[in-house]
Amino acid sequence: MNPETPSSAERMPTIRDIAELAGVATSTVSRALSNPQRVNARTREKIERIASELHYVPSTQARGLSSGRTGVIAVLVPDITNPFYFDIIRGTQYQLKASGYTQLLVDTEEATDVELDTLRKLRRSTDGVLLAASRLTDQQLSDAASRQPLVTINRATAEAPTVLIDTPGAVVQALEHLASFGHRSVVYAGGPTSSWSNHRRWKAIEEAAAKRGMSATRLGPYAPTALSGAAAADATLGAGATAVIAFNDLLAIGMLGRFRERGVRVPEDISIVGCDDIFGADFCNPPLTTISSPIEQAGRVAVSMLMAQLDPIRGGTPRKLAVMPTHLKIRASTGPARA
Amino acid sequence: MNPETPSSAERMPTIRDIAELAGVATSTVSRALSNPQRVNARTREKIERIASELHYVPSTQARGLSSGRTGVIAVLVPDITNPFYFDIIRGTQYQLKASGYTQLLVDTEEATDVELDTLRKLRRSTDGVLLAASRLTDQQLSDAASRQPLVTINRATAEAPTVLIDTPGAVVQALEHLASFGHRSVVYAGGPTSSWSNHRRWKAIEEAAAKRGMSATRLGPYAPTALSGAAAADATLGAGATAVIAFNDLLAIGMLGRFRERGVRVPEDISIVGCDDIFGADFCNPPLTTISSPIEQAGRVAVSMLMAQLDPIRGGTPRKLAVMPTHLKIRASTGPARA
DNA sequence: CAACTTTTGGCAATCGCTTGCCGCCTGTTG
DNA sequence: CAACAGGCGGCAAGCGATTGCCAAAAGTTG
Repeated sequence: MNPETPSSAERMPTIRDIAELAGVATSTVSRALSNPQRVNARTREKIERIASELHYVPSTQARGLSSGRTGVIAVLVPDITNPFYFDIIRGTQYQLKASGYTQLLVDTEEATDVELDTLRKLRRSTDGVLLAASRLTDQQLSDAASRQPLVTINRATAEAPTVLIDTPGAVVQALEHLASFGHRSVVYAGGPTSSWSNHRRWKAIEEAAAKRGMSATRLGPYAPTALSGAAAADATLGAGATAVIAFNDLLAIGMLGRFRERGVRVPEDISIVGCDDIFGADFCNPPLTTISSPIEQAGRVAVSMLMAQLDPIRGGTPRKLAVMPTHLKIRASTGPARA
Repeated sequence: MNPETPSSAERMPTIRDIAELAGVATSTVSRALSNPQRVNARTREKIERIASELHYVPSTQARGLSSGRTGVIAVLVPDITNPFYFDIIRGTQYQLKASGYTQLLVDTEEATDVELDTLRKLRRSTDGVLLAASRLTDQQLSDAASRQPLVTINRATAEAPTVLIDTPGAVVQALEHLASFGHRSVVYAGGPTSSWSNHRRWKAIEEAAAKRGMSATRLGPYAPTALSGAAAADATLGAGATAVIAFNDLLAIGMLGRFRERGVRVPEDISIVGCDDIFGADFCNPPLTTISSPIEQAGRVAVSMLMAQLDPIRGGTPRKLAVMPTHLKIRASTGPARA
């Protein structure tokens, strides 16, 4: 069966090799290695010694096959190249490693069907899934959650534990900030229609604006990339706005570039507020006023919620919802409204 | 054995279920699904129909165990949060998916021992490894290459196929560019000592500078992060340089910030050239003149070289070395030397 | 139509590890 | 000293696929 491994390499040691050398049964080796307190200390030490001498590495395949656990957690993000997810990925990577899991990163390409398909395939080969900014419908999401342990990030569901970033909270701050600069109306450069947080942000803006007598206009949808920034910038200019809040920093940075191209000064002619405080928001020109949140921590929290779900005993009370705090980071892209 | 899966979920279908429904043996199902031309068309269609009705998903675990192939390729990068690797990751992700492989992303934390340890563990559970900017010694690297299919990126080895980015080539361009602006000496803000490309870049600079009668000074080592930029900037100022080439853009961007803090104007007081042309290099302030290369493509090429290694028959001539072209992207961070 | 080659599908042995169940050997207890 | 409880280790049955080997069926050929 096992064909000669491409890269030569002598056969890797198995628990059987260890068992033979130690003069015990394979079951004892297995237990010594993955259930230490189940075997006598002397036996265990001997087995451990032999195992390390042989450079033994357990086969995750075999282990998974017989135990039903894979030790793998998948992290699904809509777009690997979006720096926002970098921070999430970093957080999950870190925390998963600490919990002894391996991270499987998948880019779902902002596509619902890729996401759905991936989820289905992963059901077999992972112990759980972290779903960042899912593009699924509520129905699809709850189906998925019923089939496999799941935690969502930036997407609320009743069925699965969720980590939310309290952007709406900070939106209020952003509006106050803008109002204090004399802005009376604000434009929202919207993100993808299928994005749940896009709706959420717009709702928050609309509501907060109404509450303080400002007017709010929604533009878009725009793809959440720097490239789409040009279109968003032009539309914003067309709307005659003095202040704009962008769906995310990527879009905002793109808009910044377009404004510069067109000779529109920021913040003198127009103020712009981003969202996420990604890598780059602090050194673009001008540095972006944005809604900042502990994204990396969100990733870590999501992992711990998933761990709790996987092991309800040790995991303690499985929290169903975590909301990460946000705050407005004021930099140089916002200023007084022009008269 | 198989304990009740945490998230309820009825047992997943296996080839056995399909075999029963189709009235054939499991071996036939297996063949129909993974070796289609081996079974009669009618039988195959029937099996495929049943499989899809059952929402059958093969167990990668079981498949891997018996076939010896896992369908997983690991990608090791020193630091997930470095945008340079984003592009590589994106390239590998894309190409691996196209080749039917799953990408396992691992952050080795710029640490040799983590890298070594990961490599060892991965030997069992992956079909091959893509090693970006390895921190291993030549010896360790050749050991690793002899044990598992491997392709290195940005690190030359005799033992494994390699994808190199021709930074030295562009360094010459950078020096010419600087010389044309009247710069007579240049400082190199160096990267990590264990980085092979760091040595390579310095050598190229030293040599190219000598050839055109410029003087070159090396500073550092600095961690390849924006944070270390401050120290690098101060040292550069201390060295009285008029032009500096940074190990990478991250460092360069950090230096930009520090220069601004200290009231040093770029490029009037000092010119700075980065390396990699990462996300952000085009919109920082001022936009960074940098050495640009098709990083994402490097990732794709690396994957195809690995594929060729895994399947020498279909793979064609296994190229041992690919060099990605580079060019100097001139933006606003370089200008005439101050008199 | 016999002899022979292909196709096609089944049998059963793995792959490496986990785990339920059982029995032996101690040490403890009444 | 008999009875019993635990600790410790072994047996063997899987987990879900793949695949070498073989035989039956179907197709070819002279």
